[in-house]
Amino acid sequence: MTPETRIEGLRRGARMTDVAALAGVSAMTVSRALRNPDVVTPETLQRIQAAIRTVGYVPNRVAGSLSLRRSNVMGLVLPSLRSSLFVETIQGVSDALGQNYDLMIANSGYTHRGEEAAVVAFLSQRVCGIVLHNTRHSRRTRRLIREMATPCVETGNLGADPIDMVAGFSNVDAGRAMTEHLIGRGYRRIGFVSLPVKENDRAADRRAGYLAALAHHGLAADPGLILESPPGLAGGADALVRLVEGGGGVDAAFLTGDVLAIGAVLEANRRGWPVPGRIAIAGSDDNEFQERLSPPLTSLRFPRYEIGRQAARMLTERVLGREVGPAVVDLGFQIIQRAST
Amino acid sequence: MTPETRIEGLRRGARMTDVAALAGVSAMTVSRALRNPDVVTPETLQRIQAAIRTVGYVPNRVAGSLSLRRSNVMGLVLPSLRSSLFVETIQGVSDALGQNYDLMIANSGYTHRGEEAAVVAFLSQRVCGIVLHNTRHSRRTRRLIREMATPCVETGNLGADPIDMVAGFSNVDAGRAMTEHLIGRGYRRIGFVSLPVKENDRAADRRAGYLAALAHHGLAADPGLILESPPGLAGGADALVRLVEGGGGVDAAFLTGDVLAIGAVLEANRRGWPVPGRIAIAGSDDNEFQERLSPPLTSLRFPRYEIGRQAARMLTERVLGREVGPAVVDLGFQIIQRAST
DNA sequence: TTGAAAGCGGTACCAG
DNA sequence: CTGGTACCGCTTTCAA
Repeated sequence: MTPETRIEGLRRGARMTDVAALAGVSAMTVSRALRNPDVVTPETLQRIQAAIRTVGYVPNRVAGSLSLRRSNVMGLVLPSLRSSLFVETIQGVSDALGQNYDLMIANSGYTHRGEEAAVVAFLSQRVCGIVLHNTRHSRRTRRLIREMATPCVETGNLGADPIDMVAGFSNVDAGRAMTEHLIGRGYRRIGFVSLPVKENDRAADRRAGYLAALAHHGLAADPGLILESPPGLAGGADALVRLVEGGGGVDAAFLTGDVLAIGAVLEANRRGWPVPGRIAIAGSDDNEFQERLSPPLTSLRFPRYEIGRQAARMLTERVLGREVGPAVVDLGFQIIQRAST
Repeated sequence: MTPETRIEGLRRGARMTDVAALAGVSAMTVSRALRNPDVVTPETLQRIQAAIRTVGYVPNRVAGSLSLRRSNVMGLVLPSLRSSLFVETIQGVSDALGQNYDLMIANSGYTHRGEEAAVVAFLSQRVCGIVLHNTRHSRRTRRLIREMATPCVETGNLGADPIDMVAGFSNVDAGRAMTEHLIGRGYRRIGFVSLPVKENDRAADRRAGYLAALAHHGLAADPGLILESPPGLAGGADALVRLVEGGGGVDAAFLTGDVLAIGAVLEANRRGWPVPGRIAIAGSDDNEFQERLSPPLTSLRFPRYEIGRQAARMLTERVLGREVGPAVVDLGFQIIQRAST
């Protein structure tokens, strides 16, 4: 590193008054020129713009936000940033926010404590809106957001008693729909594998939907066919083996959560079990890899990108003072039928 | 939505003076109690903490940042948030920042214009540090960051002339190392497939490394074996077919970028071409799926998580005024040898 | 159309 | 250990 490349430690950017002085006007006029150019004489506008360029002025939004008592920053809290699951949502939020808002992201580490910390941090930054993942939150989280009167959208699972607004889909419906789908294709001994349902309302809801569908068709729910699994490809592989070799006469399996279904298909391939000949396999959270598996995987597709967009849109509408339509928006889901079932 | 669930539009949180009044002290004492509790009488500390709880006080960092002339927010600019490639880096940055800093994320949409906009937004927020992806940026981006004297780490490709600091690895070395690896395993007609090298310095660097390795071993570079491909599984599939059916006598292929290599393996499977029997295949950006392919894919592993961590660490050190060691940190890469070569 | 003054909600500095 | 005062940089309000 040569000396020139080292950044001088102290000089911060120019202030609005510097620009004003150079342009021979007051700070107020510069302020107006920036946010309401029409109200300033074209000629002074020119001078101001020139001054801005020569001093390299970058507006200070911290000061602006303090003065306006509102920021242009939205906060997004996710369980983890590591999972590619949430990337779609981030992009959706980011796209819908556009150039007018900035985005802060924090991860909760899947804990209420972590979520609370993130929410407090965002509230301290006086974000103008918060997007929360899922609809289960600590009492303090809910209370804080309400007390600060910060617009909030919960995304993902549709749940009762929203803090403010919700954009997502019903996991009960999703679980039911996929099970109906399997029944409709003639399967009768259908296994259900999910992440542990304790502390996971999505998994619990999907399982509830699965059970509802079975009941609706007069099929008995066999506890031996309802499994919980740790996340990861290996978890899905293990679950598949347990189902097939468990003697329950299973003919189909719906694995939902993480990459469980992919792990199951890969394991079936490894063991030479034909899919769906030996067992049909359905998954969730459709993606390019599931589409390219052999056989391609029947899967639930959740509108994660759209959920992010919708959430951001609801927030910006609210910030602009417009009435947001219904506070709970169901974006639905799709069943993608492929060769694995 | 019942009336009670609607958030009251106006009331913002309590201010520090509210807390002070309730606790019977001055605002300054509250301020101290918050950031330097030891310097306050335990008894008054108690009263202040009680007051904070009863009024539901959440500190206003916007005001704090303005007063301190520095924020606790870091900015991260990525080409896209959609690609799971960058998730690791985000998590690394997030982990290293911990509870003491907040994180803002923006995407450039792969354009200089977009990157500039993101940088200006961050600079407006007076972030205390910026992480930029890669080492190619517009002149204005470079100038702005330097003029605002904002600490900056560029991540990914090691390049010349850093804005400030760099954390990453050498793509030239990576391209060379994988090519050497293939040569070492006895392959001689080695194809190279990447995204278009124009406007993509990583691809260009890896190709340069590939060519250097060939030259070093006295192997001729056959233009027919050097391909560019659009991103996506289909791109990799096409490239593989072009190589194998192109009559160049190819015996190995190094596909680098996006999911090119995965697409190639899946296509080879589909056509019944044994890998590495008919052609050996190597990829980059190792991940769980490459590991689980059949055959498992030999691949370059880049330390994306570590890069994020290191970048954030350099930034926080700089903010704390500590001398950061070398301004350019090479985190290297690994070659993961598997059955596909 | 432009400017002066008074905050926004904290924090540094110095006095007590 | 605690409090008063003067800002931080911008915007609102009200005059000119």
